[in-house]
This record gives sequence, structure tokens and C-alpha cells, in this order.
Amino acid sequence: MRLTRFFLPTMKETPNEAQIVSHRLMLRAGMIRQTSAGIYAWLPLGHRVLRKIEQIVREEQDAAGAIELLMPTIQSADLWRQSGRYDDYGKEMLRIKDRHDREMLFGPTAEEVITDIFKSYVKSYRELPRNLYNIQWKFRDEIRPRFGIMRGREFLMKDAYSFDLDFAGARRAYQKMFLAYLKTFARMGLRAIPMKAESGPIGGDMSHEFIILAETGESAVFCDKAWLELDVLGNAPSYDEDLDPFFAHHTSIYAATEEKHVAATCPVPADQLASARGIEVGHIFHFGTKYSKPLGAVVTGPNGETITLEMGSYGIGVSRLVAAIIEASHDENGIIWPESVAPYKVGLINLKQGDSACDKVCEDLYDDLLTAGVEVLYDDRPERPGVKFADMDLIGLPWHLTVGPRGLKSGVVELKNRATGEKIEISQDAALAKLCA
RNA sequence: CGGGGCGUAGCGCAGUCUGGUCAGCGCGCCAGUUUUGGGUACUGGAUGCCGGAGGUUCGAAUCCUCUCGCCCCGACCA
Repeated sequence: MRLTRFFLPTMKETPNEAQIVSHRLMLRAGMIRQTSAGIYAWLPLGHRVLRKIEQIVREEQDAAGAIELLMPTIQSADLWRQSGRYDDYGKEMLRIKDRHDREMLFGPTAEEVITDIFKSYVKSYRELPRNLYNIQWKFRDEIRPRFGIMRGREFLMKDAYSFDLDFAGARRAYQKMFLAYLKTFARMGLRAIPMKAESGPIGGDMSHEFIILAETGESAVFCDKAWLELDVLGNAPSYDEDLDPFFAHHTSIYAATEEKHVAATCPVPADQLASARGIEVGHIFHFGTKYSKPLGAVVTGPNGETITLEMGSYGIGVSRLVAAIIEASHDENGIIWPESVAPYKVGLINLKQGDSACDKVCEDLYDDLLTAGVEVLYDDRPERPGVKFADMDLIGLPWHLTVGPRGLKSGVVELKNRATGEKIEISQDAALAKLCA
């Protein structure tokens, strides 16, 4: 993409409403635009990152055997009355009436819808287990939206729902998601720690929040310092194997959110306990028959008996992850994207637009990168070098390839690693080879 | 929802107490000159229903009333 044809409204100054670093940087980098409190438009740069994250989530869900579908954002109030949640949910639910005065709502989650769909078709134990997910916009009318996308009212969420015959099956489904989540976050360059969370009426050890440690995190969290060093996916089994040992090992290392942490009974000695703040990016939990029972989601078992389905649900805050990654990866100049989620891999900077040598080399590099399938953003604006460098640092592309008259005299271009700041001067071909590798 | 704050140019702000000489500044934007490896300098220019509606007054960004929006602190949440 050529910057002269792109839509990238970067800002030098920070809008006054932004308090935390990810919000400030997302606004300055032209990623999002607030349209109402807690509601944002995703501008092209932000949208690309959102899609990258979404795709990683999708691939890992698929790999874990979950099946994608897409459910509507607008739901009927009737279903929620059946589950008893229509009144329980309170003001957080955005309620809407259609032209016939029928009560509708903008879905904050989809347990009711998926359970209703599932029970309509699945009648036999032979069709279990299944795990269905979708990546869809949700709306929760937060009392007080804040921190930009991190705590917006409208947000993109991956929500998966597992259906099993019995608790043992549900446990296995849970463990698969547990592993899938560790893989998902690792691919985004994040260390997400599964922490014991409120499990509701069911109890047991099957509720975990996946937390990214960050100073700006919304909740206080506690974990064994071993987590900070742990090779999270070391010895990770395949999904076909017995997941118990892996699950047992990872849940044995202490990590708990504020709600579950009790200093007096904490098994970790004080000097080994890390106390920090965290951002919740995922939540998995088993809830048994909470929805299958009132909605009548049952199958016929091998002996002709009626079995109420065991369910669990598994959420990942896709849009929140954009902000969480920035919180975890930035410096005073801007964002530092991990390559896996970067909007473009390479930023090509032409330091002297209009100089025939610079233009030629840039055009060649641009074409070659595109041909090689490397995502590249070419800053071909007639701007001063300082402006270009500053913008490139701000939007945080992993590699900056700088072409200027000074380097070209000795036949080199400059390749900078945004994360490390390391700059090397190499030939045009060598740069290309490195970026296409 | 309680408490606090803010709405003046795209962004950041001054002006409001003490009504008139008040439509201002910096950045950005446009044109030109200049400069050319980390937000260059100079010159010229455009941009505002001073959030909205009522009122008080000869006169309102400024005072009063009512509204709408946004932000911060708390209780609530992926």
C-alpha cells in the first residue's frame, strides 16, 4: 500500500480524552475513531490488526476442533426469558423494540441462541461432542465505558460453546480450549496466564481467566513468579492426546484473580508471589446444564434415556486484544507490533521523494516485496524525513526499510528493527532477501 | 447511578469570574520560498451557528434556566 493512497490520519498530539497508553496510541496512529461513548469505528490500520488477531483466533479454534458459524447480533427477548436471564441481565443489556413493538436486544453473549440452534438439530448422543464458535460483535451497555477499545460497549468477541454428554466429556472440551488459548495468545507474542476465576454455582477448577500482565490492567492479580519464566507451551500435547497431565501441571502453578486470591491461604510464599495488575483477554468456564436445562437441550442416550447436555463457554476479547497487545508492547515513540499481528510487516520509507535514484530503488523494492507476498506500507509522501520516521515509529511496523540519497551513494539501504531499534546498512538485495525470508 | 470536570477551528488550548474594543493562540491544513537522514524556517491563506434551546440585556462565548454530549473517580464487567 502506498501511503499517498492510503487512509492513515496520524496525530502528533494526543486527544485529551485518552488516559491509557493503548488508547492514546490507537488514536494517534489513526486506528480507531470514537463515534459515541464506548463505540468506535475501526479505521483501515486498526481494522487490519483486528483482522489479523481474529484470524489467529480462528485458526487456533479450528485446530482445536471447534467449528465456526455466525450468529446474529440482534436477538429475541423470548429466548432470554426462557433461560431466565432477560430480567437478571439488567441495564447492561441493550434492549430494542422493532416496528411491531416486539422486544429485541443486541446480544451481549450467545448462550441462549446457540443452545436453541443446537437443540433443534441434535437429538442423539452419537452427534456429540461438538464445539461451535463465532466471532461476532457484542454489545454491553457498560455503566462507564473507558480506556478506549479496552472497555468499550461494543466489542468483537470470539465465543465458543461446547456440548457434551457428561462431565468427563465437558472436562475434555474445557482442556482443549485451555490449550488452544495458550497457543492463541502465544502466537500474538503475549504471555497470558490462566488464572483461577469465579466459577459460579458449578464450582470446581473449570473457570479460568486468561490475563495479560500490564500496569494499566483493570484488576489486581496474583501469581507464582514461576509463571513469568515458564515455557508455557513446552511439552504441550496434541489435541488427540490425554490433556490431563498438561492441564494438571499448568493449573498447579498458582495464579488467581483478586476475587479468588486469599492471602491467608495462598500456597505460595510471599517472596515467590508476584502481585500485579492484569488485563483479561479470555475467559473459559464450564457451566453444566445451566442453559441446556431451561431451554430443553437434550439428546437420547445409548440406552434410550434422555440426557441433558453439559455445556461450557469460551470467550476471547478480540477487539480488546488489540489494545492489550499495545499495552504490552510499546515505547515512548509508539506501538511495537509483534510480526504476527502487525498491520504491515514492512514500512518502506523514501527519504527523498522526487529524487530519481531514491524513487527508483523504492519502486523496485516495493514491487519486489509485493511480488514476494510481503505486506508493505510504502511512505511515498513528499514529507520531511523527520515526519516519516516519527509516523513509522508511531504505527509500529516491525521492519523499517529506509532509502535515502546518502545511503544510495554507497549502495546501501537501512533496515531497522522496530522492536530492538537495531539498524543495519545493507544492499538492496540483501534487505529484500532478509525481508522475504 | 452517585461524586467531580469539560464542551470555543481537524488536534491541544486561552478568553467566561469582571457582558461591548472578542473570534484568539500553538500544532495541523492550503499556496509559495527555503530546507533535505529524526516532526526545518519564513511569508501569505482558509477554516468557527463559542455543544443545543430558551431567557436577561441596547448588547451574550461570557449572566440565568433547561437540555444534549464527552471525560475522570467509585460500585459493575470479555
